[in-house]
Amino acid sequence: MSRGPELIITEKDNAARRIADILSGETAEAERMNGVNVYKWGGKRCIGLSGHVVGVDFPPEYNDWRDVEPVELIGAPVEKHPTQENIVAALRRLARRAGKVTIATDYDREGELIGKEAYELVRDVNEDVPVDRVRFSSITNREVTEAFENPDDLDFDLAAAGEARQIIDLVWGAALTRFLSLSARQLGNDFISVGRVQGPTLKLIVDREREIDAFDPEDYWELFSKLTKDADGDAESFEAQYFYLDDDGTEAERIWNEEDAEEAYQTLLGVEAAEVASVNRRTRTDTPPAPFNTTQFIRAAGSIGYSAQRAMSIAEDLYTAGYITYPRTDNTVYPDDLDPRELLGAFEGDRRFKEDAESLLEQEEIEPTEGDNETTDHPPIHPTGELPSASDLSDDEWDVYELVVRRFFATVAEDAVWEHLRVVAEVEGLSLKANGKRLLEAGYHDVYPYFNSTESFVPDVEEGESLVLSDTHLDAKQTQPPRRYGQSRLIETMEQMGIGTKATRHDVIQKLYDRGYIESDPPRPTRLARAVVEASEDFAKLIVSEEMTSQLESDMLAIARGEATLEDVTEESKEMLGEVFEGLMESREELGKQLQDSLKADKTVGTCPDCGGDLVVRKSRRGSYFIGCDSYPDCTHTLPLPSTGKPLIMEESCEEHDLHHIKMLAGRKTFVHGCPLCKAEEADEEDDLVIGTCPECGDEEGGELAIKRLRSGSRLVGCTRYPDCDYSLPLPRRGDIEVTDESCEEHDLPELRITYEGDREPWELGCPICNYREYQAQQNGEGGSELESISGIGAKTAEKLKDAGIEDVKTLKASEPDDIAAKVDGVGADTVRKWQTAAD
DNA sequence: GCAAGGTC
Repeated sequence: MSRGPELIITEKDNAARRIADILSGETAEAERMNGVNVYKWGGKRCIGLSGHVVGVDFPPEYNDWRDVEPVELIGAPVEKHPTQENIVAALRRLARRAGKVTIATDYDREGELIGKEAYELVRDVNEDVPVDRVRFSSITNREVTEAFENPDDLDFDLAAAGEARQIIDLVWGAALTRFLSLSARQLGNDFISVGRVQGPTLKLIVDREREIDAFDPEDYWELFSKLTKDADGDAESFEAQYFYLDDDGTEAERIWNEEDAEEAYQTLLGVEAAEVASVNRRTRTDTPPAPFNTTQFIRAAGSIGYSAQRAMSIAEDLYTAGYITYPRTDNTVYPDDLDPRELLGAFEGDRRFKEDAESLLEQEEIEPTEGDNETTDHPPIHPTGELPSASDLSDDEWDVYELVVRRFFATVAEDAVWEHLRVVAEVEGLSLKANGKRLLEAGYHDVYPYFNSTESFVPDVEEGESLVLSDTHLDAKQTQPPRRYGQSRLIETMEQMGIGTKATRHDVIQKLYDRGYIESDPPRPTRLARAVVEASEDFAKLIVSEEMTSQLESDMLAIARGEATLEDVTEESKEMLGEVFEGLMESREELGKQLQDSLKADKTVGTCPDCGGDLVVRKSRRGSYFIGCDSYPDCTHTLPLPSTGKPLIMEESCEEHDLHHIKMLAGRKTFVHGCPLCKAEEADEEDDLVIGTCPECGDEEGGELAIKRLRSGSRLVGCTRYPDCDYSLPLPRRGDIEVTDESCEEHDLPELRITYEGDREPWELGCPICNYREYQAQQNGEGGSELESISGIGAKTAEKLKDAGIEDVKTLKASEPDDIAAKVDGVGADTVRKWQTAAD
């Protein structure tokens, strides 16, 4: 049998291209197969997958949520099927004629599994081809060349460990998700999900909210004075704070008793000087931060205003463009072959970084910092040394790119040195202290301005020196509840707990938003989230516990070591899930009701003033939100909501109407709408100017057409019975609307005029219905008559003019207005004059 | 339509 070409399989296209370049000495050429890049040189082919190209799922007969009892999923078979058809097809084609296959997926557990998936696809079409596995921790000439010189075998045990995780996650996640959704009758888009990672993450947020709810603030006082050193006429002042030693002998600033606070305050008010009792000076070195892994990168990007999602998405783009290394990594130790001097050199040629790069290169020795985590998958995130030109990046991309560059700079920069100066002064047995901070050596802060390096001033004083005491003030304060987790804190905590991965943690948080479990930023849990966590705590504790992951990790380790099998581990896990279901099924009804009640509470704005029912946020058929009574159709009370954004019910409520305030979430355009009833009343008073009868429901329901201003600022002519009737006509965004005395005889509506500030001529918009028809005709390209281009002439009027022998604008302008008025029904001479001016 | 994990 003749040996076919060697096939190399990587985890992603990017890696395929770089490996092909290295192995071929940059001679590899890319060709497309099924829309997938294949790199080709000599007798070799290299193809990149897209992570997992096959996925696990239940057979199709288990697809219907209502037909299959969730508990049945525990015993259901789990199948693998291709999820990336085109890649799988290309891989099969290449594998069929390959003489040798080398798996070069990422060097981690999931990479081993992805490698095994590729192996199985290869085996399906080619039973005998030898398959090797190569491992390297960064795609550099040396590592890749060495790896290909010393190929190894696939580690099937390690891959099986990954498969066990897939199966356990699917079975627990799907069975419990379906159970909760069915018991609360939440099918379709609004299903209720739980899983091994989202569960504990959600519990983290809910637990913090419970602490906040249970928090009982305590009063305390803090006491401050100004101390002034009179240095030869140059007065130097600083603020000092009163402190005392508590029962344990530790220093305390907070005074918990009002009388004590008042007494100390009065004492200080009565004195004019204090004596310096001690001066302590020490220097502290402030070492530069470690290289970026994903979590620390997200945290730093968060501090300059980027959400976790956004930061990762920008990093992904910068990586694809070749400016930074792979953004999904746990590693905080640069690989040996990263030469900091060489990389710094790349920035010497760039105006924006030149100065900093040069100053760093002047150091005699460059020793990059290291973090605690050293892994084999990818290097820490750092710039590649390929520089974008100014126009290549958007502002946001530049911000993030600069952050990555400067973080690299910081990791090869020198320590900073601070001088701390602590002064204690005493008067009448009371102690005051002040802490000064001065940056002696800026070190890495010079190249990495993202950390706070603010100094606080305390002058040089000596023991025994007398200082002027003034401006004493006593501040009454309260202890604060614990703070909610921000997105980056959440991701850091998940990392510490060992749940999720560098590539998924930010997605998990996004998922919690999408599922209606959390709202706002920092995230706040909904009632539904509390109910789901409570239900899980009662019946399926494991799914909201981080122990499920640590247990799984140790099971996976056992499989990888060959001490346990995939079957052992998955069977045991399924047994546990079976026990969980016994408790769940007993309490199905009760549990479903609790979930439903919370869902309702999440939507409830307050009590209906008409019938005492609940006012809830609803979605109209057109997809817009409004507030309606829960006892509809018996009660039809409604309140409008702005058309932009998704409504969020705030904690705060309106004193007058006792309705919760509403915030409209719309990214950067998010705004607080306030009390929906107050808003509706304001809108009724100020803006709704009735101009006629609604053509859609006026006869039957008495709806009227009014000029309305929406909270978004746009205006329209709409029915007063909205949202029961949603007849509406658009109005221009700019200009003031004026209602003229003229009216359209066809539609019995006043003609409108739009006036503008400054010199701009007003626009005679005419009857809003005619105007809209005209606009639609233009949009549909129906053209109609040329006359319809004149505002105020709709299709019908144009038709009538045509009948009277006026077919175009020219004839209209040449005709006598009175003549036309006489010939055309329902058209006055004044109207014709207006058309004539409009035609100019 | 479920999970979590890759990648885009």
